[in-house]
Amino acid sequence: MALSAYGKKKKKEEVSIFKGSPEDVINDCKLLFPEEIYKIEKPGAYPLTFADGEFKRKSGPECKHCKADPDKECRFCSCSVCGGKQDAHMQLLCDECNMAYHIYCLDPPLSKIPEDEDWYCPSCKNDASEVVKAGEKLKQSKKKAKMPSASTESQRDWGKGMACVGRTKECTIVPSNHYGPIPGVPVGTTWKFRVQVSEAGVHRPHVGGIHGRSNDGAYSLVLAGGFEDEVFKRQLLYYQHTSSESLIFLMRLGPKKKPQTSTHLERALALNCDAPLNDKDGAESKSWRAGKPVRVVRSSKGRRISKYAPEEGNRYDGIYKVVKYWPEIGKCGFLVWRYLLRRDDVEPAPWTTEGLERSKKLGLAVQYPEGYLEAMANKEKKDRSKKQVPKLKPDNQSNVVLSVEKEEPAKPLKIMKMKEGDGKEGEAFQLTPQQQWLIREDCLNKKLWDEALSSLMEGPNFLRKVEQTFMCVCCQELVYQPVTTECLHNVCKACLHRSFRAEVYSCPACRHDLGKDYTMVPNKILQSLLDQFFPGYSKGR
DNA sequence: GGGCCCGCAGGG
DNA sequence: CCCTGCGGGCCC
Repeated sequence: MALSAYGKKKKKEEVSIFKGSPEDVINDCKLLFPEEIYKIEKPGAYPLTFADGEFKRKSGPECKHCKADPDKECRFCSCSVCGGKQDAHMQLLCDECNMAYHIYCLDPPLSKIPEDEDWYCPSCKNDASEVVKAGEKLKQSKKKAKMPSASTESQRDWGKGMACVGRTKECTIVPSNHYGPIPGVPVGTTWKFRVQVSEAGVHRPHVGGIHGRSNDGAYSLVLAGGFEDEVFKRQLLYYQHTSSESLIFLMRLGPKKKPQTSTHLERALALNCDAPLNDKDGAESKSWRAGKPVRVVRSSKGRRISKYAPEEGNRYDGIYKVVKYWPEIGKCGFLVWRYLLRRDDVEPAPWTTEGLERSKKLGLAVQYPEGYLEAMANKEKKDRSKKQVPKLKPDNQSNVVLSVEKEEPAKPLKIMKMKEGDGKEGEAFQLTPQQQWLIREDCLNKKLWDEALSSLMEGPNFLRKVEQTFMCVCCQELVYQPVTTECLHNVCKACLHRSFRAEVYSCPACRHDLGKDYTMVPNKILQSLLDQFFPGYSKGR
């Protein structure tokens, strides 16, 4: 720490000339420059330097900017914030850049001169969180400084959503260059976001369709749809043509790159094939199963072109092998590498009957990041209360509506633990924590859920009960995109629409008048639960 | 609904 | 250190 030239002296190297301790210097300064002196001596003209154990005035005007005019404000030789030359004894000098700051011009302002030896101004000060402590990894402050956010003054709210988050966990049970399945991750496991897939270790790149190394091979692929052949949106074009047992993976070099040279990712995937690498003509394996295994993840974004893509999120579909790869000249004259991959996994593919059963048995449902659904539900609540003031009925309805708005303390659902058995009949139906939470959250249907939950002990019968409880009175099927009415009935949105089109504006279940302008908001929580209990039931509706 | 743009993680 | 990528959310 140092005071301005008009206060205390500074500059480490100069101080080091002094034979005493820094405290001595400070004390000396206090004696030498009591406050009164500053008032008499106009600051600015001839700054002091400290050398050979004593203070000396530099001759001539120091500041080029204000020509040491004592009446001129100057942010170079005086306070960098206000430019004022007053209160020199309250001006701190930065030990890095040597600029002066009034203690009261700082943000937050200081009430007195700090006692620390060193002081750094806001622009030179290192963030304490950036300081690398012993044993810690180096932090990337330089990198951050280069990031757009450091220079742009964009006030954009990124929503604290999933757009810009990093991993919170990392898969450590296998190395990042691990081939084959990730232990504990069954085929059919589905994650909402790519970050989660990365966290699970199934496909590590945050963005990017191939994970591989050019001198080793490819570990995993994400099939996320792609662009039509003619479209030149990106450097690489991925396109998948799938059948249940095999798929063709396409990579094309963008127009800016020279044809013939393959990127490291193309090379990586080629290395998986059980054949000597040939990046000119391609190659075919002698025994395809002997190739290196590739984990394949299908994303819901691929639905447009593949019927095997999941409805939501990213699903691990198992191990594939590269049967062969070959270059082709595409329609537009660019080189396209095609890879024929074939499934080679003992676990059934998720879309087969066998696979569906297995997923059901394992209770596989789309996994969301921790707190994600809660956040979404809260957001929805807010949006809804902003958009639509709930119609309050004068009588008994009011507390029902209130129960949506009121935050109820989370009570654990009573789940009866069943006897430790081998998982056969007689076992109670097990709800995942997420399902429990969703049920609690679906407060409009509390009564109905209570009723259904009473069948939990009856194992598979529970699902039948749920199906019964949430049957749409119109179509006599499990409700799809259910609208939970103010009279607490669940009807498919489409069915309700049909009724309204026929100019019937009442609840199909109880004839309660909903009003012509009733807004049909599907109950997403209920939908999510039903999707979990009856995977795929909404298909084709 | 499509662009924009920040961010991370990975390989070289 | 550099560059890049079939993310994802917000704004227009």
